[in-house]
Amino acid sequence: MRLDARGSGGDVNVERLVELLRAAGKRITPERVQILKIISAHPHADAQEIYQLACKACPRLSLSTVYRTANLLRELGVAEASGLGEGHRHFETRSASHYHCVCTACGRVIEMPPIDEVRRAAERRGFRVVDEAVELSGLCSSCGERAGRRTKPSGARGGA
Amino acid sequence: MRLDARGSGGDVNVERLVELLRAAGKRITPERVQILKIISAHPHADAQEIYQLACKACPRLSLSTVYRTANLLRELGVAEASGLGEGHRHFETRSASHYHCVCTACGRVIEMPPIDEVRRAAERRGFRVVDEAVELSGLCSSCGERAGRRTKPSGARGGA
DNA sequence: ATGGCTGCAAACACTTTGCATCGGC
DNA sequence: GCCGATGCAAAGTGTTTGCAGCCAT
Repeated sequence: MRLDARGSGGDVNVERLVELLRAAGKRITPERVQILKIISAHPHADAQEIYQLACKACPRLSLSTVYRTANLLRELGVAEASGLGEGHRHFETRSASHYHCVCTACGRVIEMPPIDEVRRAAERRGFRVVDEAVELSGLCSSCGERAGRRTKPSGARGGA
Repeated sequence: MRLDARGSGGDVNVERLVELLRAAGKRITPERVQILKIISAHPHADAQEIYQLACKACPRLSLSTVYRTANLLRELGVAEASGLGEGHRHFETRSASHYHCVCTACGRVIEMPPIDEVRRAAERRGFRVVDEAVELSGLCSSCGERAGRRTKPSGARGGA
């Protein structure tokens, strides 16, 4: 799993989110800042992942706070939940593209650029689009090659 | 919520599913047939809905059977689960388009035709597409008009 | 100092599973 | 008749909530 822009301390995106919290009259706590950092760096994390990562910097953090913060962000419209086909929800920041391919073998998420035609097809039906999510499942290029003509990878659980 | 093609008794689609079960060496029980009917007529139902509807014809039916059958269909590749943004999963038959708009006000699901460009964008990135799901959230035409210039509907819970 | 935020644990909702019985093949 | 399928209830997950204390404002 690719990790990047983590622990830099000066994330522009995090600043933006903090500002949003402040504007909404919410308090800026270390727990929240930490969770915002994680969510910024991992646009497709689930509650457990956020919790585990945030714990490293905030040992007293509790799972409830992760859920509460995630829901708060959802209320503020900066993140949203989506079941990526598994039994639990993943959170993603609204700034990130919602067009992605999820590899059923390694769990990797590949982002795609938005495709106007999708939105237009909806609007043509009188639908007022607020948010769009496109999710293709299949094999990423690595897993696709690996499975080229051999055993079909069936385990989709990405380990810790 | 629109209901159609329900209780006709001679669904072609149901026949097809039954045949699939038989081909897989599974037994054709009244419970399964009933659940298949429901799923055929309601491509976006969740476990509870399937259960309640199926109960009318199969009073002894249990929720476990609904889940077991749904998972069986998933294994056979004819249906799949997807969290439509709520706290639980919805099942949808694979024959149905996976391109839809979900109204956040009334819960209605509007189907759209597949858009080739989406699949191509993924394949251009070396992704081997197995399944595609497009989900736009927003307001359907009715709710959009109703909310035209008034109170923004926020309750997304669709009643029974 | 105040009231929102947190951690903890219990409560909840949804899904899965063990076991005895039933019924499709 | 055999073995898979079912119903029931209990166990498992993932998520939410009540409460007392803490800390950002």
